[in-house]
Amino acid sequence: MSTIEAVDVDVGESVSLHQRILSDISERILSGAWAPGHRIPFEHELTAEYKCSRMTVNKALSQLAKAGLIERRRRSGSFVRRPQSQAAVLEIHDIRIEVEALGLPYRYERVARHKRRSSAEDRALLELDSNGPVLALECRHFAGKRPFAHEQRLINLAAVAEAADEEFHAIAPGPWLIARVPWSAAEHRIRAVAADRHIAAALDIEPGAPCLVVERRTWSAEHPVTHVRFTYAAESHALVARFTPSQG
Amino acid sequence: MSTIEAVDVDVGESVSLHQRILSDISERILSGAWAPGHRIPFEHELTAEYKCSRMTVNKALSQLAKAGLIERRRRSGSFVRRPQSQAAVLEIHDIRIEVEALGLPYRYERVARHKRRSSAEDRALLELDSNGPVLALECRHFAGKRPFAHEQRLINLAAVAEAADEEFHAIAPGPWLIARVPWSAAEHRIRAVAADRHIAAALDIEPGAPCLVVERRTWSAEHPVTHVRFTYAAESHALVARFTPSQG
DNA sequence: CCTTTCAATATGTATATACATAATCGCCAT
DNA sequence: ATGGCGATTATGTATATACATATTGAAAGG
Repeated sequence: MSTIEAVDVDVGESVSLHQRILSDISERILSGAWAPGHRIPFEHELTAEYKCSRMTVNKALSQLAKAGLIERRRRSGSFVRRPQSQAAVLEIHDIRIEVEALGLPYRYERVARHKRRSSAEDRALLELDSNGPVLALECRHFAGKRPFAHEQRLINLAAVAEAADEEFHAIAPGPWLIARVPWSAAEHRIRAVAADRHIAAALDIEPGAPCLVVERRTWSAEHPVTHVRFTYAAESHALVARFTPSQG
Repeated sequence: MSTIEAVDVDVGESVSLHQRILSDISERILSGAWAPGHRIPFEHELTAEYKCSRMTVNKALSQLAKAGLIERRRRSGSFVRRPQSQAAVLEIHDIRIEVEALGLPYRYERVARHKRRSSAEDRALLELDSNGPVLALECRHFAGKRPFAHEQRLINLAAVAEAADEEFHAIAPGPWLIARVPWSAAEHRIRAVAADRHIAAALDIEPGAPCLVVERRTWSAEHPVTHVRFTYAAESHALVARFTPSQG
């Protein structure tokens, strides 16, 4: 989405100087005019070029440095960085949103719900220390008549006690949690697997068919909150991630 | 990786004030102490709290706003934002790096190389307008004795003319391109597929076995540069993406 | 009572200035 | 030559200040 913004032409009076310096320089870098390793003008030179104070130039360059486009070295100057590792932003939307974006009616179904002391397996998935209580959920998400995704979820009841009183018949656990728990970190693991019998039945596909699995572990202020595994039939889903060098 | 940094304790004298304000406030937000919608103190109040100038506070708050943790409203103040959509950073490393991270010896093999006028299919993959020349490559990446990934790549020779003279016997096209072409944008598409005969043979797995496919399209200053499809056998690979609210 | 107007307020952007810090260059003595 | 040392230089961080701008709340006028 921001791919568009990145090439916005300065129609240009109302833009701040800060922004102008930023986009000027990043354009010269991204167009290749200033190749990796090239030393960009010193702050005092840019000060002259843009007729502004060093503070303004400094702010812009610091931002480019934070964005990873340039590297700054004291006494030596600022240099265009060589791209390091491809980093992309993966937006993981609520499944309802994804389904509705396809123009299909969304339906949610709770298949099972168990409250129990955490087993060794639960603790491994949640990265939990104690054997406190967890809530295990199994759900299906439909796009039109077809099952779209299968959800297996564990909720750490020590972190989210209210979940024990929720049946999750009407609302899916994802949006329920988002509305209640401020998350501070999450880890996603994405892989391909063959459908086992259980998954195949739930998604109405052949056993052994390829599936995309997205597992997410979520923490809130150092406490594990939830572990969820979404399984999508191969045809139904692709994840899209975009990289755009950040412009501030 | 930055999950760790996010909770770095201020051992604290050498940290800049700027950094201290930033981490202080984001910790209060992420711990839930300041819930979404909460109005955080005005700049002049923080100025008093941290005994520093408004500029310093302003810089920190502007950064938090850019990171999406807070929303600033003139005359009203700054407010903690409600988490919008899950966004995670997916780092896509060079395959050599990934293999070596597993402690296995890396080997690269060029299977095929064709220079041709772009076909309709090539143009669709590259999002190319003209029917200019392209270079089509097929490669294999090994981890130890086992094939780890299969690579199918198209390079737009109009954008990277020098590629026409490179055989890609010794060096893989990925690192070759990274070292030469500054990319400005990339789009990744991740899905699960069943191995066809060709892929199965290349990866030494059964036809029909699930595979993880990562496709990447890369642009440099508005020109399509390359399209690449990596196929991994299901057992060999998982992608990991991490979300950490950005701290600057 | 409703609308218009105006002043107060919080943020947005920019300046000039100051001193700290890290890295490099060149001089000097060995 | 060479090794150390101080001066120079570019960036890093912070301050005080000024004015612009958007938005709110209250006063003034119809």
